Amino acid sequence: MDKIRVRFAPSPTGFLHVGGARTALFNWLFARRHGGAFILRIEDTDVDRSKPELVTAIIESLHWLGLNWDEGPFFQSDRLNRYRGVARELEVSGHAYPCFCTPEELQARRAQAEADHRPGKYDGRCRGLSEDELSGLREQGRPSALRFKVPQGGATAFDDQVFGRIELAHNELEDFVLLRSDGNPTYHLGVVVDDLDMQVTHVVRGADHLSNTPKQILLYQALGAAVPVFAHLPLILGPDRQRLSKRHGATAVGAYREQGILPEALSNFLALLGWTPPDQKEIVSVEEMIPAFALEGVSKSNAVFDFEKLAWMNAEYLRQLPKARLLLLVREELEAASLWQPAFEAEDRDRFERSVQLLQARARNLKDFAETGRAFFSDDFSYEPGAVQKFWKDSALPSLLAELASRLSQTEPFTSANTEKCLRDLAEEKQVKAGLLINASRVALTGQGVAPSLFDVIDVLGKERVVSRLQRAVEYLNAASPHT
RNA sequence: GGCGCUAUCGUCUAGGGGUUAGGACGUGAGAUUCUCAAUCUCAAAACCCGGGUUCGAUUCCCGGUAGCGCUACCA
Repeated sequence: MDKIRVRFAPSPTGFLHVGGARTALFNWLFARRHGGAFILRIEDTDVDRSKPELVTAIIESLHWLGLNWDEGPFFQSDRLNRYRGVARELEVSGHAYPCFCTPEELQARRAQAEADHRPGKYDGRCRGLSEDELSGLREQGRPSALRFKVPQGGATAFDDQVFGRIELAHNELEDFVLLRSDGNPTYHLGVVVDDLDMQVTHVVRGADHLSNTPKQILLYQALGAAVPVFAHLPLILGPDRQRLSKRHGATAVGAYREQGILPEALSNFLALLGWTPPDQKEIVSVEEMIPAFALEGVSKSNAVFDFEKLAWMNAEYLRQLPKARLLLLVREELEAASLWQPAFEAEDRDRFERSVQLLQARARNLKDFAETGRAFFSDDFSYEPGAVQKFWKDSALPSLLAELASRLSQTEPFTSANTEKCLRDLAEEKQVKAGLLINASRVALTGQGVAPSLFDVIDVLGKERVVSRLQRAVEYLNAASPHT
Protein backbone atom coordinates (compact mmCIF):
# COMPACT_ATOMS: atom_id res chain seq x y z
CA MET A 1 0.00 0.00 0.00
CA ASP A 2 1.14 3.50 -0.72
CA LYS A 3 2.22 5.71 2.08
CA ILE A 4 -0.69 6.98 4.06
CA ARG A 5 -1.44 10.67 3.72
CA VAL A 6 -4.04 12.50 5.75
CA ARG A 7 -4.90 16.11 6.28
CA PHE A 8 -6.62 18.49 8.62
CA ALA A 9 -8.40 21.25 6.79
CA PRO A 10 -9.91 23.89 9.05
CA SER A 11 -11.55 26.96 7.66
CA PRO A 12 -10.49 30.17 9.37
CA THR A 13 -13.98 31.37 10.14
CA GLY A 14 -13.58 30.74 13.84
CA PHE A 15 -11.09 29.60 16.45
CA LEU A 16 -10.02 25.98 16.63
CA HIS A 17 -13.06 24.25 18.07
CA VAL A 18 -12.67 21.21 20.31
CA GLY A 19 -14.41 19.15 17.63
CA GLY A 20 -11.87 20.33 15.09
CA ALA A 21 -9.09 19.63 17.53
CA ARG A 22 -10.27 16.06 17.90
CA THR A 23 -10.44 15.65 14.14
CA ALA A 24 -6.90 16.98 13.90
CA LEU A 25 -5.79 14.67 16.69
CA PHE A 26 -7.29 11.58 15.06
CA ASN A 27 -5.69 12.44 11.73
CA TRP A 28 -2.38 13.04 13.42
CA LEU A 29 -2.63 9.80 15.38
CA PHE A 30 -3.50 7.88 12.25
CA ALA A 31 -0.57 9.37 10.35
CA ARG A 32 1.85 8.70 13.16
CA ARG A 33 0.56 5.18 13.66
CA HIS A 34 1.23 4.33 10.03
CA GLY A 35 4.31 6.42 9.47
CA GLY A 36 2.34 8.55 7.04
CA ALA A 37 2.17 12.26 6.38
CA PHE A 38 -0.07 14.75 8.15
CA ILE A 39 -0.92 17.77 6.04
CA LEU A 40 -2.34 21.10 7.20
CA ARG A 41 -4.55 22.94 4.78
CA ILE A 42 -6.43 26.16 5.35
CA GLU A 43 -9.79 26.25 3.59
CA ASP A 44 -10.27 29.95 3.15
CA THR A 45 -12.40 30.12 0.04
CA ASP A 46 -15.20 31.89 1.86
CA VAL A 47 -13.68 35.33 1.44
CA ASP A 48 -16.30 37.07 3.54
CA ARG A 49 -15.98 34.92 6.61
CA SER A 50 -12.31 33.94 6.59
CA LYS A 51 -9.92 35.99 8.67
CA PRO A 52 -6.12 35.86 8.58
CA GLU A 53 -5.79 36.34 12.32
CA LEU A 54 -7.87 33.22 12.80
CA VAL A 55 -5.34 31.27 10.77
CA THR A 56 -2.70 32.34 13.25
CA ALA A 57 -4.92 31.42 16.17
CA ILE A 58 -5.68 27.97 14.74
CA ILE A 59 -2.03 27.28 14.10
CA GLU A 60 -1.16 28.38 17.60
CA SER A 61 -3.72 26.02 19.09
CA LEU A 62 -2.40 23.12 17.03
CA HIS A 63 1.12 23.87 18.19
CA TRP A 64 -0.08 24.03 21.76
CA LEU A 65 -1.65 20.59 21.40
CA GLY A 66 1.57 19.28 19.93
CA LEU A 67 -0.06 18.30 16.64
CA ASN A 68 2.80 18.94 14.27
CA TRP A 69 2.25 18.62 10.55
CA ASP A 70 4.58 17.37 7.89
CA GLU A 71 3.39 19.49 4.98
CA GLY A 72 1.74 22.86 4.72
CA PRO A 73 0.05 24.93 5.74
CA PHE A 74 -1.37 25.20 2.25
CA PHE A 75 -3.93 27.88 1.55
CA GLN A 76 -6.80 27.38 -0.81
CA SER A 77 -6.70 31.07 -1.56
CA ASP A 78 -3.31 30.45 -3.21
CA ARG A 79 -4.73 27.81 -5.47
CA LEU A 80 -7.70 29.55 -7.00
CA ASN A 81 -6.43 29.21 -10.54
CA ARG A 82 -6.01 25.52 -10.08
CA TYR A 83 -9.67 25.11 -9.05
CA ARG A 84 -10.77 27.21 -12.00
CA GLY A 85 -8.71 25.03 -14.28
CA VAL A 86 -10.28 21.85 -12.96
CA ALA A 87 -13.69 23.44 -13.19
CA ARG A 88 -13.00 24.24 -16.80
CA GLU A 89 -11.95 20.63 -17.43
CA LEU A 90 -15.17 19.42 -15.94
CA GLU A 91 -17.17 21.78 -18.10
CA VAL A 92 -15.31 20.73 -21.23
CA SER A 93 -15.78 17.06 -20.45
CA GLY A 94 -19.49 17.64 -20.00
CA HIS A 95 -19.60 17.05 -16.26
CA ALA A 96 -20.49 20.59 -15.42
CA TYR A 97 -22.46 23.48 -16.88
CA PRO A 98 -22.87 27.18 -16.28
CA CYS A 99 -25.90 28.36 -14.36
CA PHE A 100 -27.15 31.91 -14.72
CA CYS A 101 -29.72 31.83 -11.95
CA THR A 102 -28.94 34.45 -9.34
CA PRO A 103 -28.76 33.56 -5.66
CA GLU A 104 -31.86 35.68 -5.12
CA GLU A 105 -33.83 33.77 -7.73
CA LEU A 106 -32.69 30.50 -6.28
CA GLN A 107 -33.65 31.49 -2.81
CA ALA A 108 -37.06 32.67 -3.95
CA ARG A 109 -37.68 29.38 -5.71
CA ARG A 110 -36.60 27.46 -2.66
CA ALA A 111 -38.94 29.46 -0.49
CA GLN A 112 -41.78 28.86 -2.92
CA ALA A 113 -41.02 25.15 -3.03
CA GLU A 114 -41.09 25.00 0.71
CA ALA A 115 -44.41 26.80 0.80
CA ASP A 116 -45.78 24.27 -1.69
CA HIS A 117 -44.31 21.40 0.30
CA ARG A 118 -42.16 20.39 -2.63
CA PRO A 119 -38.50 19.45 -2.32
CA GLY A 120 -36.37 22.58 -2.67
CA LYS A 121 -33.78 21.08 -4.95
CA TYR A 122 -32.34 23.11 -7.79
CA ASP A 123 -34.48 22.29 -10.79
CA GLY A 124 -31.63 22.05 -13.30
CA ARG A 125 -33.13 24.64 -15.61
CA CYS A 126 -29.73 25.80 -16.86
CA ARG A 127 -28.62 22.27 -17.52
CA GLY A 128 -30.28 22.15 -20.90
CA LEU A 129 -29.30 25.56 -22.18
CA SER A 130 -28.46 25.49 -25.89
CA GLU A 131 -25.29 26.94 -27.32
CA ASP A 132 -27.24 29.91 -28.61
CA GLU A 133 -28.90 30.61 -25.29
CA LEU A 134 -25.56 30.22 -23.59
CA SER A 135 -23.73 32.69 -25.76
CA GLY A 136 -26.68 35.06 -25.62
CA LEU A 137 -26.58 35.16 -21.85
CA ARG A 138 -22.84 35.56 -21.91
CA GLU A 139 -23.06 38.48 -24.28
CA GLN A 140 -25.45 40.16 -21.89
CA GLY A 141 -22.65 39.90 -19.38
CA ARG A 142 -24.77 37.80 -17.06
CA PRO A 143 -22.57 36.21 -14.35
CA SER A 144 -22.74 32.48 -14.02
CA ALA A 145 -21.85 29.83 -11.51
CA LEU A 146 -20.69 26.39 -12.57
CA ARG A 147 -22.79 23.44 -11.50
CA PHE A 148 -21.93 19.78 -11.40
CA LYS A 149 -24.08 17.52 -13.52
CA VAL A 150 -25.23 14.85 -11.09
CA PRO A 151 -25.98 11.61 -12.94
CA GLN A 152 -29.68 10.89 -13.28
CA GLY A 153 -30.67 7.66 -11.65
CA GLY A 154 -28.47 5.26 -9.83
CA ALA A 155 -26.73 5.74 -6.53
CA THR A 156 -23.30 6.26 -5.07
CA ALA A 157 -22.02 4.13 -2.23
CA PHE A 158 -18.84 3.95 -0.23
CA ASP A 159 -17.46 2.05 2.72
CA ASP A 160 -16.80 4.40 5.54
CA GLN A 161 -14.12 3.20 7.93
CA VAL A 162 -16.22 3.96 10.95
CA PHE A 163 -19.81 4.03 9.72
CA GLY A 164 -19.67 1.16 7.30
CA ARG A 165 -21.41 1.17 3.96
CA ILE A 166 -23.26 4.35 3.08
CA GLU A 167 -25.42 4.66 0.01
CA LEU A 168 -27.21 7.62 -1.45
CA ALA A 169 -29.52 7.77 -4.48
CA HIS A 170 -28.54 10.35 -7.06
CA ASN A 171 -32.03 11.77 -7.24
CA GLU A 172 -31.55 12.95 -3.67
CA LEU A 173 -28.78 15.18 -4.90
CA GLU A 174 -29.09 18.45 -6.74
CA ASP A 175 -26.69 19.81 -9.30
CA PHE A 176 -24.47 21.50 -6.74
CA VAL A 177 -22.33 24.52 -7.39
CA LEU A 178 -18.64 23.99 -8.08
CA LEU A 179 -17.60 27.52 -8.90
CA ARG A 180 -19.36 30.58 -7.58
CA SER A 181 -20.21 33.36 -9.94
CA ASP A 182 -17.27 35.32 -8.56
CA GLY A 183 -14.97 32.55 -9.74
CA ASN A 184 -14.23 31.17 -6.30
CA PRO A 185 -14.58 27.44 -5.72
CA THR A 186 -17.06 26.01 -3.28
CA TYR A 187 -16.07 23.60 -0.57
CA HIS A 188 -16.78 20.49 -2.63
CA LEU A 189 -14.56 21.48 -5.53
CA GLY A 190 -11.83 22.73 -3.23
CA VAL A 191 -11.57 19.62 -1.09
CA VAL A 192 -11.62 17.21 -3.96
CA VAL A 193 -9.03 19.04 -6.01
CA ASP A 194 -6.79 19.51 -3.01
CA ASP A 195 -7.10 16.00 -1.69
CA LEU A 196 -6.29 14.81 -5.17
CA ASP A 197 -3.32 17.12 -5.70
CA MET A 198 -2.02 16.45 -2.22
CA GLN A 199 -2.46 12.73 -2.77
CA VAL A 200 -4.51 12.30 0.34
CA THR A 201 -5.24 8.62 0.88
CA HIS A 202 -7.60 8.83 3.87
CA VAL A 203 -10.12 11.56 4.50
CA VAL A 204 -10.82 11.65 8.23
CA ARG A 205 -13.30 14.36 9.17
CA GLY A 206 -16.46 15.14 11.12
CA ALA A 207 -19.65 13.20 10.51
CA ASP A 208 -21.33 16.39 9.39
CA HIS A 209 -19.72 15.58 6.04
CA LEU A 210 -21.12 12.07 5.81
CA SER A 211 -24.04 13.13 3.60
CA ASN A 212 -21.74 15.26 1.44
CA THR A 213 -19.37 12.47 0.66
CA PRO A 214 -21.30 11.00 -2.28
CA LYS A 215 -21.13 14.37 -4.05
CA GLN A 216 -17.41 14.39 -3.68
CA ILE A 217 -17.09 10.81 -4.85
CA LEU A 218 -19.02 11.78 -7.95
CA LEU A 219 -16.47 14.52 -8.52
CA TYR A 220 -13.56 12.12 -8.18
CA GLN A 221 -15.19 9.88 -10.71
CA ALA A 222 -15.86 12.70 -13.14
CA LEU A 223 -12.19 13.55 -12.87
CA GLY A 224 -11.25 9.95 -13.53
CA ALA A 225 -9.45 9.80 -10.22
CA ALA A 226 -9.18 7.15 -7.53
CA VAL A 227 -11.43 7.75 -4.54
CA PRO A 228 -9.71 8.00 -1.14
CA VAL A 229 -10.80 6.06 1.91
CA PHE A 230 -13.29 7.95 4.06
CA ALA A 231 -13.65 7.86 7.82
CA HIS A 232 -16.16 10.06 9.56
CA LEU A 233 -16.01 10.97 13.20
CA PRO A 234 -19.10 11.34 15.39
CA LEU A 235 -19.90 14.85 16.50
CA ILE A 236 -19.28 16.43 19.88
CA LEU A 237 -22.40 17.72 21.60
CA GLY A 238 -23.18 20.04 24.48
CA PRO A 239 -24.89 18.88 27.67
CA ASP A 240 -28.29 19.47 26.04
CA ARG A 241 -27.31 17.09 23.23
CA GLN A 242 -27.23 19.90 20.75
CA ARG A 243 -24.17 20.34 18.65
CA LEU A 244 -21.54 22.02 20.80
CA SER A 245 -21.57 25.78 20.30
CA LYS A 246 -20.65 29.02 21.98
CA ARG A 247 -23.75 29.11 24.08
CA HIS A 248 -22.56 25.98 25.88
CA GLY A 249 -19.57 27.91 27.12
CA ALA A 250 -16.02 27.34 26.01
CA THR A 251 -15.70 25.60 22.67
CA ALA A 252 -12.37 26.95 21.49
CA VAL A 253 -9.18 25.15 22.35
CA GLY A 254 -7.68 28.49 23.37
CA ALA A 255 -10.42 29.00 25.92
CA TYR A 256 -9.44 25.79 27.67
CA ARG A 257 -5.85 26.89 27.67
CA GLU A 258 -6.93 30.10 29.32
CA GLN A 259 -8.76 28.13 31.95
CA GLY A 260 -5.55 26.45 32.95
CA ILE A 261 -6.13 23.15 31.17
CA LEU A 262 -3.01 21.28 30.10
CA PRO A 263 -2.71 20.33 26.43
CA GLU A 264 -2.01 16.69 27.29
CA ALA A 265 -5.17 16.56 29.38
CA LEU A 266 -7.27 18.03 26.61
CA SER A 267 -5.81 15.65 24.03
CA ASN A 268 -6.41 12.69 26.27
CA PHE A 269 -9.95 13.75 26.97
CA LEU A 270 -10.74 14.43 23.33
CA ALA A 271 -9.25 11.13 22.21
CA LEU A 272 -11.53 9.26 24.56
CA LEU A 273 -14.56 11.01 23.13
CA GLY A 274 -15.32 8.39 20.53
CA TRP A 275 -12.33 6.15 20.88
CA THR A 276 -11.29 3.64 23.52
CA PRO A 277 -7.80 2.22 23.69
CA PRO A 278 -7.75 -1.60 23.63
CA ASP A 279 -6.76 -1.79 27.29
CA GLN A 280 -9.52 0.66 28.21
CA LYS A 281 -7.18 2.86 30.21
CA GLU A 282 -8.47 6.34 30.94
CA ILE A 283 -5.22 8.19 31.32
CA VAL A 284 -3.39 7.64 28.07
CA SER A 285 -0.60 9.76 26.69
CA VAL A 286 -0.44 10.43 22.97
CA GLU A 287 2.70 8.33 22.87
CA GLU A 288 0.66 5.40 24.14
CA MET A 289 -2.18 6.19 21.77
CA ILE A 290 -0.10 6.10 18.61
CA PRO A 291 0.62 2.37 18.46
CA ALA A 292 -2.92 1.54 19.59
CA PHE A 293 -4.87 3.87 17.36
CA ALA A 294 -7.24 2.46 14.75
CA LEU A 295 -10.15 4.03 12.92
CA GLU A 296 -12.13 0.82 13.31
CA GLY A 297 -12.25 1.42 17.03
CA VAL A 298 -13.99 4.74 16.66
CA SER A 299 -17.53 4.96 17.98
CA LYS A 300 -20.43 5.80 15.70
CA SER A 301 -22.52 7.78 18.11
CA ASN A 302 -22.18 11.42 19.04
CA ALA A 303 -20.65 12.26 22.39
CA VAL A 304 -21.51 14.86 25.00
CA PHE A 305 -18.58 16.96 26.11
CA ASP A 306 -18.32 16.44 29.87
CA PHE A 307 -16.33 19.26 31.37
CA GLU A 308 -16.24 17.59 34.78
CA LYS A 309 -14.33 14.67 33.40
CA LEU A 310 -11.89 16.97 31.64
CA ALA A 311 -11.36 18.81 34.92
CA TRP A 312 -10.65 15.55 36.70
CA MET A 313 -8.27 14.48 33.98
CA ASN A 314 -6.50 17.80 34.12
CA ALA A 315 -5.95 17.45 37.87
CA GLU A 316 -4.64 13.99 37.23
CA TYR A 317 -2.11 15.28 34.72
CA LEU A 318 -1.22 18.24 36.87
CA ARG A 319 -0.32 15.98 39.76
CA GLN A 320 1.91 13.86 37.54
CA LEU A 321 3.62 16.81 35.89
CA PRO A 322 7.42 16.76 36.08
CA LYS A 323 8.81 19.49 38.30
CA ALA A 324 10.69 21.41 35.64
CA ARG A 325 7.72 21.72 33.34
CA LEU A 326 5.36 22.63 36.16
CA LEU A 327 7.68 25.33 37.38
CA LEU A 328 7.76 26.84 33.94
CA LEU A 329 3.99 26.78 33.52
CA VAL A 330 3.39 28.26 36.96
CA ARG A 331 5.85 30.99 36.20
CA GLU A 332 3.82 31.88 33.10
CA GLU A 333 0.68 31.95 35.19
CA LEU A 334 2.24 34.20 37.78
CA GLU A 335 3.58 36.51 35.12
CA ALA A 336 0.15 36.76 33.59
CA ALA A 337 -1.27 37.61 37.00
CA SER A 338 1.54 40.09 37.72
CA LEU A 339 2.65 37.98 40.64
CA TRP A 340 6.01 36.93 39.35
CA GLN A 341 9.03 38.24 41.21
CA PRO A 342 12.59 38.01 40.00
CA ALA A 343 13.55 36.75 43.44
CA PHE A 344 11.77 33.49 42.58
CA GLU A 345 14.70 32.52 40.44
CA ALA A 346 17.28 33.98 42.81
CA GLU A 347 17.24 34.06 46.60
CA ASP A 348 13.62 32.85 46.87
CA ARG A 349 13.97 30.07 44.37
CA ASP A 350 13.77 27.33 46.93
CA ARG A 351 10.66 28.81 48.52
CA PHE A 352 9.09 29.20 45.10
CA GLU A 353 9.72 25.61 44.14
CA ARG A 354 8.49 24.21 47.41
CA SER A 355 5.35 26.33 47.22
CA VAL A 356 4.58 25.05 43.75
CA GLN A 357 5.09 21.47 44.80
CA LEU A 358 2.88 21.97 47.84
CA LEU A 359 0.11 23.43 45.71
CA GLN A 360 0.53 20.81 43.02
CA ALA A 361 -1.22 18.08 44.97
CA ARG A 362 -4.43 20.08 45.20
CA ALA A 363 -4.46 22.06 41.99
CA ARG A 364 -7.12 21.28 39.46
CA ASN A 365 -5.80 23.65 36.86
CA LEU A 366 -2.98 26.09 36.28
CA LYS A 367 -5.11 29.03 37.36
CA ASP A 368 -5.26 27.72 40.90
CA PHE A 369 -1.63 28.64 41.50
CA ALA A 370 -2.22 32.34 40.97
CA GLU A 371 -5.70 32.36 42.45
CA THR A 372 -6.24 30.18 45.50
CA GLY A 373 -2.47 29.85 45.78
CA ARG A 374 -1.85 33.57 45.62
CA ALA A 375 -0.63 33.93 49.22
CA PHE A 376 2.30 31.66 48.45
CA PHE A 377 3.67 34.13 45.98
CA SER A 378 2.57 37.48 47.34
CA ASP A 379 1.93 39.18 50.65
CA ASP A 380 -0.91 41.01 49.06
CA PHE A 381 -3.88 38.70 49.46
CA SER A 382 -7.30 38.96 51.02
CA TYR A 383 -9.27 36.69 53.32
CA GLU A 384 -11.82 34.58 51.57
CA PRO A 385 -15.20 35.44 53.14
CA GLY A 386 -16.36 31.85 53.45
CA ALA A 387 -13.18 30.90 55.26
CA VAL A 388 -13.47 33.81 57.66
CA GLN A 389 -17.02 32.86 58.45
CA LYS A 390 -16.19 29.25 59.02
CA PHE A 391 -12.90 29.39 60.88
CA TRP A 392 -12.71 32.78 62.53
CA LYS A 393 -15.83 32.84 64.58
CA ASP A 394 -14.40 31.90 67.99
CA SER A 395 -14.07 35.05 70.07
CA ALA A 396 -10.93 33.78 71.77
CA LEU A 397 -9.12 33.74 68.47
CA PRO A 398 -7.52 37.18 68.51
CA SER A 399 -5.69 36.54 71.72
CA LEU A 400 -4.89 32.96 70.80
CA LEU A 401 -3.40 33.94 67.48
CA ALA A 402 -1.48 36.78 69.06
CA GLU A 403 -0.01 34.36 71.55
CA LEU A 404 0.77 31.88 68.80
CA ALA A 405 2.56 34.56 66.82
CA SER A 406 4.60 35.51 69.81
CA ARG A 407 5.57 31.94 70.61
CA LEU A 408 6.38 31.06 67.03
CA SER A 409 8.67 34.05 66.85
CA GLN A 410 10.66 32.42 69.64
CA THR A 411 10.70 28.96 68.08
CA GLU A 412 14.17 27.79 67.12
CA PRO A 413 14.95 26.02 64.94
CA PHE A 414 11.87 26.79 62.90
CA THR A 415 11.10 23.27 61.69
CA SER A 416 7.64 21.81 61.11
CA ALA A 417 8.13 19.44 64.02
CA ASN A 418 8.85 22.37 66.32
CA THR A 419 6.14 24.67 65.02
CA GLU A 420 3.60 21.89 65.32
CA LYS A 421 4.66 21.19 68.88
CA CYS A 422 4.46 24.87 69.65
CA LEU A 423 0.91 25.12 68.35
CA ARG A 424 -0.30 21.94 70.02
CA ASP A 425 1.21 22.91 73.34
CA LEU A 426 -0.56 26.23 73.17
CA ALA A 427 -3.86 24.53 72.37
CA GLU A 428 -3.48 22.21 75.29
CA GLU A 429 -2.62 25.01 77.69
CA LYS A 430 -5.57 27.06 76.62
CA GLN A 431 -7.87 24.04 76.60
CA VAL A 432 -8.88 24.42 72.97
CA LYS A 433 -8.77 21.94 70.16
CA ALA A 434 -5.67 22.06 68.04
CA GLY A 435 -7.95 22.12 65.00
CA LEU A 436 -9.30 25.50 66.05
CA LEU A 437 -5.85 27.03 65.96
CA ILE A 438 -4.78 25.14 62.89
CA ASN A 439 -7.77 26.16 60.81
CA ALA A 440 -7.72 29.74 61.99
CA SER A 441 -4.01 29.97 61.25
CA ARG A 442 -4.49 28.58 57.80
CA VAL A 443 -6.86 31.38 56.99
CA ALA A 444 -4.41 33.88 58.46
CA LEU A 445 -1.53 32.55 56.41
CA THR A 446 -3.19 31.81 53.10
CA GLY A 447 -6.47 33.70 53.15
CA GLN A 448 -8.12 30.42 52.24
CA GLY A 449 -10.17 27.88 54.11
CA VAL A 450 -8.86 25.26 51.77
CA ALA A 451 -5.11 25.02 51.53
CA PRO A 452 -2.30 22.57 52.17
CA SER A 453 -1.45 21.15 55.55
CA LEU A 454 -0.74 24.01 57.95
CA PHE A 455 2.70 22.97 59.07
CA ASP A 456 3.83 22.57 55.50
CA VAL A 457 2.54 26.05 54.83
CA ILE A 458 4.39 27.42 57.82
CA ASP A 459 7.51 25.67 56.72
CA VAL A 460 7.39 27.05 53.22
CA LEU A 461 6.50 30.58 54.28
CA GLY A 462 9.22 30.94 56.89
CA LYS A 463 9.13 32.44 60.34
CA GLU A 464 9.05 36.09 59.44
CA ARG A 465 6.06 35.85 57.12
CA VAL A 466 4.20 33.50 59.42
CA VAL A 467 4.54 35.81 62.40
CA SER A 468 3.60 38.94 60.54
CA ARG A 469 0.63 37.31 58.85
CA LEU A 470 -0.66 36.05 62.17
CA GLN A 471 -0.33 39.53 63.58
CA ARG A 472 -2.11 40.96 60.60
CA ALA A 473 -4.96 38.52 61.21
CA VAL A 474 -5.16 39.59 64.85
CA GLU A 475 -5.49 43.21 63.78
CA TYR A 476 -8.12 42.30 61.26
CA LEU A 477 -10.11 40.39 63.86
CA ASN A 478 -9.86 43.14 66.42
CA ALA A 479 -10.96 45.68 63.88
CA ALA A 480 -13.88 43.50 62.88
CA SER A 481 -15.17 43.00 66.42
CA PRO A 482 -13.85 45.85 68.58
CA HIS A 483 -15.92 44.81 71.62
CA THR A 484 -14.10 41.59 72.34
C1' G B 1 -40.77 17.95 4.95
C1' G B 2 -37.09 14.55 2.20
C1' C B 3 -32.71 11.72 2.72
C1' G B 4 -28.78 9.74 5.72
C1' C B 5 -26.78 8.22 10.35
C1' U B 6 -27.10 6.80 15.49
C1' A B 7 -29.30 4.46 20.05
C1' U B 8 -25.82 0.28 26.97
C1' C B 9 -25.89 3.82 33.99
C1' G B 10 -26.84 11.42 34.39
C1' U B 11 -22.02 11.56 31.10
C1' C B 12 -17.79 8.90 28.29
C1' U B 13 -17.74 3.88 27.16
C1' A B 14 -16.56 -2.02 27.30
C1' G B 15 -19.10 -6.19 25.88
C1' G B 16 -21.78 -9.43 23.05
C1' G B 17 -26.98 -15.22 21.17
C1' G B 18 -26.76 -17.87 27.61
C1' U B 19 -22.54 -12.47 31.81
C1' U B 20 -24.18 -11.03 39.06
C1' A B 21 -24.00 -6.35 31.69
C1' G B 22 -17.54 -4.40 33.20
C1' G B 23 -14.66 0.31 33.74
C1' A B 24 -14.16 5.76 34.20
C1' C B 25 -16.23 10.81 35.47
C1' G B 26 -19.98 12.57 38.48
C1' U B 27 -23.30 11.44 42.82
C1' G B 28 -24.20 9.23 47.96
C1' A B 29 -22.16 6.75 52.47
C1' G B 30 -17.95 5.44 55.35
C1' A B 31 -12.52 5.25 56.70
C1' U B 32 -8.51 8.95 57.33
C1' U B 33 -7.89 14.02 59.16
C1' C B 34 -5.88 19.95 60.28
C1' U B 35 -9.58 22.55 55.92
C1' C B 36 -9.65 20.72 51.18
C1' A B 37 -7.70 17.55 47.66
C1' A B 38 -5.62 12.81 47.25
C1' U B 39 -6.16 7.71 48.85
C1' C B 40 -9.07 3.32 50.41
C1' U B 41 -13.96 0.71 51.08
C1' C B 42 -18.97 0.45 49.93
C1' A B 43 -23.56 2.01 47.40
C1' A B 44 -27.24 3.75 43.95
C1' A B 45 -27.30 4.03 38.65
C1' A B 46 -28.08 1.48 31.92
C1' C B 47 -29.07 -2.44 27.36
C1' C B 48 -35.25 3.31 23.79
C1' C B 49 -40.10 0.73 22.41
C1' G B 50 -42.67 -3.19 19.51
C1' G B 51 -42.45 -7.34 16.51
C1' G B 52 -39.57 -11.37 14.27
C1' U B 53 -35.45 -15.27 14.07
C1' U B 54 -33.95 -18.65 18.02
C1' C B 55 -34.35 -23.48 23.06
C1' G B 56 -32.69 -18.51 24.48
C1' A B 57 -32.13 -11.94 22.62
C1' U B 58 -29.38 -6.20 25.34
C1' U B 59 -26.60 -8.54 21.19
C1' C B 60 -29.02 -10.59 14.66
C1' C B 61 -33.37 -8.76 11.30
C1' C B 62 -37.63 -5.49 10.48
C1' G B 63 -40.72 -1.49 12.10
C1' G B 64 -41.57 2.58 15.39
C1' U B 65 -39.75 6.49 18.32
C1' A B 66 -36.12 9.91 19.58
C1' G B 67 -31.62 12.52 18.68
C1' C B 68 -28.14 14.33 15.38
C1' G B 69 -26.51 15.48 10.40
C1' C B 70 -27.27 16.94 5.27
C1' U B 71 -30.73 19.20 2.26
C1' A B 72 -26.50 26.98 0.43
C1' C B 73 -23.04 30.58 -5.10
C1' C B 74 -20.99 28.04 4.21
C1' A B 75 -17.34 24.72 5.34
